[in-house]
Amino acid sequence: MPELPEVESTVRRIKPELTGKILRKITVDWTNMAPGMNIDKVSRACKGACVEDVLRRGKYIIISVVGSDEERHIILHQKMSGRLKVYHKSSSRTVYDHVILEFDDGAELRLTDPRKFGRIYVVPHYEEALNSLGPEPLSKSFTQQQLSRILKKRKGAMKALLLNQSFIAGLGNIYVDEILWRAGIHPLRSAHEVTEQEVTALHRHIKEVLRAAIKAHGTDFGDGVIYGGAYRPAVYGRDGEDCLKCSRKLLKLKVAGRGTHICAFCQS
DNA sequence: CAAACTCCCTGTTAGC
DNA sequence: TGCTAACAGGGAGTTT
Repeated sequence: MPELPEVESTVRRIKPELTGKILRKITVDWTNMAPGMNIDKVSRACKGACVEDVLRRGKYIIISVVGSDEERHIILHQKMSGRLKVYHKSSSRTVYDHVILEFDDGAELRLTDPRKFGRIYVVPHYEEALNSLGPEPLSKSFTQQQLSRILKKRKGAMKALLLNQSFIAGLGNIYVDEILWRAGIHPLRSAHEVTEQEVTALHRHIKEVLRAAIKAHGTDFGDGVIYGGAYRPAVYGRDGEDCLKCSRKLLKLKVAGRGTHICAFCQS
């Protein structure tokens, strides 16, 4: 569930809490969450390294640490059910705390994830590890011309394309539904059939929705504690309720294997 | 190459 | 009411 706005909020929250701290240990109690890694070996190699920066790329969180020998990047992904928060070691852990970064001063970054879908990678260069990601939608370089060019080359459904991280990085189910509703584009529309006028609206709403959601600290998933964001989606989770534009009933369908919320009148 | 499908997981929900 | 089965969902990997 955490998408770009939630991940951005997480990064902004934990960055000041972690910067300057000395890494002591990394533990992972479910090996699939650290694929292809010898976590004990990596933990020993990272011991004593200092957190220099915390940043976001798509839905990934990158913690850059500098040790005596080299620079490393700890990459985390929350997938659907992962929650990331800094605790003090004196607070009790839960059975869902599968990835833990311990620091010298007693602080602990815990990835709490009941479904074990979350991931941790430790790599020398994060750009290389994440090079299959598409552009950052909020960057200046993500232009309408660029968007238009890619859409023309694709015949698949708009929703599937917007969810594809190698196309644009950071969009997920909630915000894609929101963006398509605002732009008046049906999720099943073939990408290359979208008109230039619609591309203009799409480009604008991608930026507007993401900016508004970040400002609200994301969407509240009923989590309460971590994602208490105030963003209120207009279509996601509102099937059966009234469309905020035309007052007709919102529908739910399945597109690209995802629950999809639309207004059949406003989107075509 | 694009696009569709499979798998990983378990809390939640639907169905009996 | 209580149990079981189906489902959701991001993204990597695989197949068409």
